[in-house]
Amino acid sequence: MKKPERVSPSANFSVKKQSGDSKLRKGLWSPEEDDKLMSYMMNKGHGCWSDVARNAGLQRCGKSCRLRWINYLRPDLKRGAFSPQEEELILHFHSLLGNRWSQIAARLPGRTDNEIKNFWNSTIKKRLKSSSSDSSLNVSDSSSSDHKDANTGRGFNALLHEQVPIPFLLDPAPAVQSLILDCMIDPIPPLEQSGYTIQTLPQGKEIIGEGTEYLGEYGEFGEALLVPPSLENNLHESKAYINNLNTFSGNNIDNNYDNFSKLGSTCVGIGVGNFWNINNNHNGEDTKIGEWDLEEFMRDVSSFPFHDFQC
DNA sequence: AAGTTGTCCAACCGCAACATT
DNA sequence: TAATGTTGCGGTTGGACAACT
Repeated sequence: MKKPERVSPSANFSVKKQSGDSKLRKGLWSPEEDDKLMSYMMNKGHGCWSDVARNAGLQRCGKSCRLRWINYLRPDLKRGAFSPQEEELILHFHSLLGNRWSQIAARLPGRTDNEIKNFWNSTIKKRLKSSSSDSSLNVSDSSSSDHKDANTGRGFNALLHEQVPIPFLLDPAPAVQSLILDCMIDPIPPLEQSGYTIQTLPQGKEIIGEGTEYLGEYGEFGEALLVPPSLENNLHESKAYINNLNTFSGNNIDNNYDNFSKLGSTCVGIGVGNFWNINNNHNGEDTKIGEWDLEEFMRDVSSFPFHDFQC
């Protein structure tokens, strides 16, 4: 190990001399700096991060302020250890997206890319390594998986269109795998061309994040749109309502979520994540997930224009 | 008890993409 | 169009602390 440069949270910050006269702090943030940044952000919000650093009276570069805010101070951050459901989601999304930590983080509300990356590098990678050494499961580490054979043939690497294993999925048919991927990878396509299926949000599922995702009691993850109470229990009307939204832009979803918050509503979920299951049913039993089963889903999506879809 | 090694995670670095001038 | 600034990302490092010898 390199000889550590002494950096304490309360004193002895290392200082970087910039091209100008200003000296910038580096290293761990002190509580005082956190307070300054937090109160500045709460009052003004961030515009240009260099201005934030300057105006908040911090001897930090904008980049450092941005990082501190995103990874630590942001009020919507979840604290504490990852739940088993979150672990499964990370595994799932990593098998789809590889080391695209920011995209994975975007699907795990309250978690940061850094947090997920650290978690992956410390915990999951190790666990997968040991599990792969004593089983035939071929785990995917995107840093190398792009070049691996797909021994199990489970799942796809969406970006390379190459099969890589997703060992914790319930083994959906190839067409369903493809559908899942098409729905998971941004950008979200328009509803009618996408293969999204609309379902009422079953009991036991809850909206998480900013109203665009939900996590079911079985760990399944999906995107949800919300419809007015008047459309409650009417899937047809709900679908029409959602189709009338011009796009799935964040604004529309957010506005929709605002309405939901005020009025209360039936939730209409897009069935992105309803087809895989952390309980990992490999026993040939029904692949029922929550209120929905695979057969029903296959009927629902049979009309979608998917390339390799076969019923 | 003291020294060494391993682990975790906050923070930094370099780069690329994008925006602005 | 080029130069410059800003933002965001993934990889890597450094330091605190725990576990081990």
